[in-house]
Amino acid sequence: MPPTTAARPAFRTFPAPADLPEPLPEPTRADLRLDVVLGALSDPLRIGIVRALLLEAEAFDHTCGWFGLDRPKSTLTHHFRVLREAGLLRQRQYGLERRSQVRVDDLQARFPGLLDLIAAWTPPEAP
Amino acid sequence: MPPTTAARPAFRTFPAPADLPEPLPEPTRADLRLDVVLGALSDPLRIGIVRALLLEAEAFDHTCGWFGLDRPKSTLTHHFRVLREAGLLRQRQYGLERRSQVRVDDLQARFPGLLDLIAAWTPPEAP
DNA sequence: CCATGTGTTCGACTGTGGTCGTACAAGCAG
DNA sequence: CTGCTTGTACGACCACAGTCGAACACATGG
Repeated sequence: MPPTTAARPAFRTFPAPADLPEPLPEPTRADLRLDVVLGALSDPLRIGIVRALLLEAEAFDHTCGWFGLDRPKSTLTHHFRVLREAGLLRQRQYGLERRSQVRVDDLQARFPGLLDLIAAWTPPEAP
Repeated sequence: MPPTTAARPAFRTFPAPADLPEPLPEPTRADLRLDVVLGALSDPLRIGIVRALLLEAEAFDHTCGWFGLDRPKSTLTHHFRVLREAGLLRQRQYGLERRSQVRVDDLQARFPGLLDLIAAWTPPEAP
């Protein structure tokens, strides 16, 4: 298939290790709604999480503790669930820990350019 | 200045009639914050307003009543103010009526691709 | 002057979202 | 089993957003 936008810096998608646990419940690609996605991204902490996953991810996916967020665990659970239910993140349970990754393919297909906007975001109050 | 993205379907920007009233207070282009903009677009009614202005605008700008929104006037005032304070709309007072337009240039410069996403949005529950 | 049309401001109600503490569940190490 | 770690679940609190009615401000047309 011909690349529609050839020179774009595609975000890395890592192949699945083939013995993955099932993802937690999430909306289908066809069920993604732009208003819901944008609402999930309207919180600086949440858009920061997605941006960090897009830019600094070196492995397949990451646990909640991988981000340097000094918030109580229940708060993080809340924000990660909002991101997953909006369709931005896919989460899998690896024994003890729950790992998250950005649904790059689905988001590029439904909302082309959105991930580039997220990657270009900068946190407020950062002089 | 060379156009950075040449082949994009640019949204129409209408030249100012030169005797325009001053715009209502709005954030500077440099003060636009992506999280705030996305938060303003997270409401279906509001993203619908911006989309309608992008797609169906045939004149320079439009009054609140131009949209077929059957909500009380105070509700519309609220939503248009949110869009203006987020930096999505520019509003001018023309005697009786207040007209709105999308800040196409500023948004394309700060968040390239965002307007295309908005234009591609479709309202929910529309079978 | 008075009526009409456009839009704001104020106050109120209601629902929801962000934040957090505490308690609890599950996997793993000793 | 006992602890340790990772994360959820539940409930509470507080602030803010969405909604609306009523009253007001303003320009225009009779």
